[in-house]
Amino acid sequence: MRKRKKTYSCGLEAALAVTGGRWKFLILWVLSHQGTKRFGELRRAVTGISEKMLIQELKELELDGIIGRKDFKEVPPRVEYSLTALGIELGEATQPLCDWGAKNIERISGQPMQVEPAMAS
Amino acid sequence: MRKRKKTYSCGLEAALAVTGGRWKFLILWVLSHQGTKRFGELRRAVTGISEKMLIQELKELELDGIIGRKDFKEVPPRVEYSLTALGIELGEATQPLCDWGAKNIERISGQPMQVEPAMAS
DNA sequence: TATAGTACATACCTTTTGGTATGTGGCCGT
DNA sequence: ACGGCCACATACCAAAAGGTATGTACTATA
Repeated sequence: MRKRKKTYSCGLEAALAVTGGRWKFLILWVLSHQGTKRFGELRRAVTGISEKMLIQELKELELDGIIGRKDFKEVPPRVEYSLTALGIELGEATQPLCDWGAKNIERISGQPMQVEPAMAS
Repeated sequence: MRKRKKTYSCGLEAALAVTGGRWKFLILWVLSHQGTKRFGELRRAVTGISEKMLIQELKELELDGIIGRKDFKEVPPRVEYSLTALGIELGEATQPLCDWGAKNIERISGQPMQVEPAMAS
């Protein structure tokens, strides 16, 4: 079972309980901007993530009702992941943060932002 | 020295490089909603944080230009932390996420949200 | 027969994160 | 003289996060 705090000091803390970790925001970003994806597609889209992490994060996001999982019961396996209504809202709430990052990253990293092929639309 | 990725796949990844970790968003939240605070006030305002973490996160946020530090050179020590212009923008960009969390947390945690005294405005 | 693709699961290990405890400097109150 | 206050610093340890390597079941392809 997952252990989760029972009370939160503010909405932000609650949101972070769902989106915490290094990868969840990025998975969300891909599903939000590129729509439904298969497991293998996600692995290629989220640059640098390992299979173990992807499995784990997808499972947690599903438990939290952020994404939906559709298993086609085919061989070879075919599974599709997409955002739920709740996930779509979360993606939208994340957009300003994304914009802030895009605007200010040069100032922060001292490096111009570069879009890697895998993540480019 | 801090090690930081040189390139980011999207603005979100860049923003997370600055706001990552368990506490930075919460420190930001306090400074954004409650204004300038001294070290000790912050420690009491951010429920559960240890001194070590607070020192560390404040230092990183300062290096990233999110917060400003004013040392009054008094004895006993008196230091004030506040958001820079960049930090204020970041706080605003975070607001939708905060709102999303406040709206949906019951659905997610199965528990009604509770505002603890220390964090209540 | 052998290999590759698909969506996982799992054991094992390293790295990162975070907490506790303790120390420091200098002034102030007792 | 002694402890307390304040804003740190730092050593040490525990826990969590995350990576690598390997295995599984089944089919299709060479």
